[in-house]
Amino acid sequence: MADLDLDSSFIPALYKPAALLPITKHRESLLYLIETHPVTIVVGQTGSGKTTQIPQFLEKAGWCAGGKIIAVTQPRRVAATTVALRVAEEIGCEIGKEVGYSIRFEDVTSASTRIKFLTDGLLIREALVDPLLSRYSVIMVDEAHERSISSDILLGLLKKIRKRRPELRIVVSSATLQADQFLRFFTEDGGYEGPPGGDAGAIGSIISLEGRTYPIDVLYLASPAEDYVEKAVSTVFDIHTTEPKGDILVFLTGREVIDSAIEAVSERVSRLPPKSQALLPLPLYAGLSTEQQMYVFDEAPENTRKVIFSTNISEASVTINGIVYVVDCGFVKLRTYDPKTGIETLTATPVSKASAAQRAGRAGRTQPGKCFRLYTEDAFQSLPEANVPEIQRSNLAPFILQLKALGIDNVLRFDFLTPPPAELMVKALELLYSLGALDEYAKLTRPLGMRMAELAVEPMMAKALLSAPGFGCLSEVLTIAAMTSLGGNVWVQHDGEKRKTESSKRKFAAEEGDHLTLLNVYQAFVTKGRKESRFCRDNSLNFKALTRAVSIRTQLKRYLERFGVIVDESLTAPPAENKAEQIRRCLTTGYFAHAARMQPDGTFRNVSGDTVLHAHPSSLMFNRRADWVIFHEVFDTGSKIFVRDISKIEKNWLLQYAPDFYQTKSG
DNA sequence: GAGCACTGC
Repeated sequence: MADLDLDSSFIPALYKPAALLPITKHRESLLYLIETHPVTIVVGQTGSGKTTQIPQFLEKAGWCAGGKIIAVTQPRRVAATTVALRVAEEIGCEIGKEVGYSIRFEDVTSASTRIKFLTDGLLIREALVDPLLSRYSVIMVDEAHERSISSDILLGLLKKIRKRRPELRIVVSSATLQADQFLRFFTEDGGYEGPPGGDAGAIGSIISLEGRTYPIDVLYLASPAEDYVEKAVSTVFDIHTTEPKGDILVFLTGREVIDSAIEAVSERVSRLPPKSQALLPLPLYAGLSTEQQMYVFDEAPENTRKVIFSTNISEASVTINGIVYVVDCGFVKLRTYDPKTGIETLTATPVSKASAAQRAGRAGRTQPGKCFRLYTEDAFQSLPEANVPEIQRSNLAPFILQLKALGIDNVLRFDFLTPPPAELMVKALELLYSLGALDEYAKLTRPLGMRMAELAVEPMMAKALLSAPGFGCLSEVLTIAAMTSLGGNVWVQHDGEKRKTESSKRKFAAEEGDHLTLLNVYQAFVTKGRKESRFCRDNSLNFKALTRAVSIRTQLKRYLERFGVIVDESLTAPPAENKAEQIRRCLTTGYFAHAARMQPDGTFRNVSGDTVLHAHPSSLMFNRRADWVIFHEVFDTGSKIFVRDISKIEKNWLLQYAPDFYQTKSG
């Protein structure tokens, strides 16, 4: 979602004068706790004003003396920018002066900045340059209960930094009651290093701030629903025909069920009695183009009720004004990485109690609301309190690499809030070793491993990028790295334009596969599409995503230049005859572990032959012949295992560029 | 002939 400025402008709490916020009366006790304890856990409900007020209290209390900065981290870019704008407005300063923000591609801070909002991932990156984060007197980790990998790792780093910087103040803010866990983490001794933790009460403390939301009636089903899509649709009609005005937000799991729910509503709308209030169904998921997403923010026409069928994007990332009714199907799609196969599985899983509460809360932002849970109260009681943290179900290779670059050699003993399973750690170490980022003692190699850690792309692509000068195709691989970072959002499909999308895809298609096709798309975009607004629309391309690719490419290029690598962008030099081959060879140096061979039936088999892979329908190879290929990504949707962003290679390249990897595999 | 939840550097 791009336009999260929309988000902030719709949060009514932000427009309440600060003096009226419940947090104001806790000012003195908050400042006392932070003054006297290195770690303060703030349990603040929605609307408590913690994010905007705490940094201002601290600044006024003198925590910026000596030029020190107060940092507030956010899990998302939009939150960092909108909250910074709000605080700048409250203080009455220009954004970027006393109050600023810093997110990837946008550093709106200056020498006079005293309060800085930034994403947690970016603060981790700052630690590469300044390992003790010495510019900051206070670091507030906001939304820590969401348990993103970055905020988990940041908390681990802060615990370590605290031992060297006793004057540093850490504030952890959480919307739910995981406060004890956070406090215990900071007060328990990490084990092998440093003196014992001492008196827990002296180190940390918890403070609770009441929030300000409207009451929400929660209703459950008397008996379980057989089909939650059908049940969601009938519940929407029940609300529409019996409840007072107010828009409806329905949480479903994914694009497919959302589209079918919308179809079902559209069909049934015609059966509503004439002259009754109209019902307007709208989809909301990340894969929609910006214009398609905008409709949900428009006010419904006269005498019309909006019903928005959304993925989890509405749970925390996007806020829609005017929602009075929430329908919660009780499921969410969660990604889990299997370290045995290296495959990510995306499956619908029952939500946690914390998620269910968050979803219900979407109904009470502007007036009292109702939440209809499409499951029984017993089922609710049996839900887990919170989701399994991301760090326990992800491919950890990028993060292990980052920790190594931060000088944390023994990653197995890093103080994680919740340690990831050993298999995930071992798998990440094996991959990094096979790419040459780690040596046989698991130490970061230099310069290769260090440079891979600094590049903001995943390790396989980082390896390919750093190999590219040797193949004479750095400019092209830079583009491919930027384009694959978009994660399949290059194309958009407008309603009823399936064939148009397919034909424009064919226009850019390269015989050698998806990577070269992405290169063609990018080159067409920078020559025509950036100026001509019709270009993207006419070619079913995602303007916002391609613009982002330009930024990513620029940033990656800057990193490489900092390493002393010269990027030759001269268009005058005729492309080498075998350029396409050099590019595919270069990609193989990073993606050799993602290799497969096409079978006579058109499916693929991985190298060990035990897994059947299917070309994703978005890939060129979906309906073309190939022999050996490498691919960017593999994921299991429950029905099939798909590979995406596929290019043809030669089998002997695998042995040429990854001899150790394939010798070990074959014993 | 048929389809990925959401973030982030």
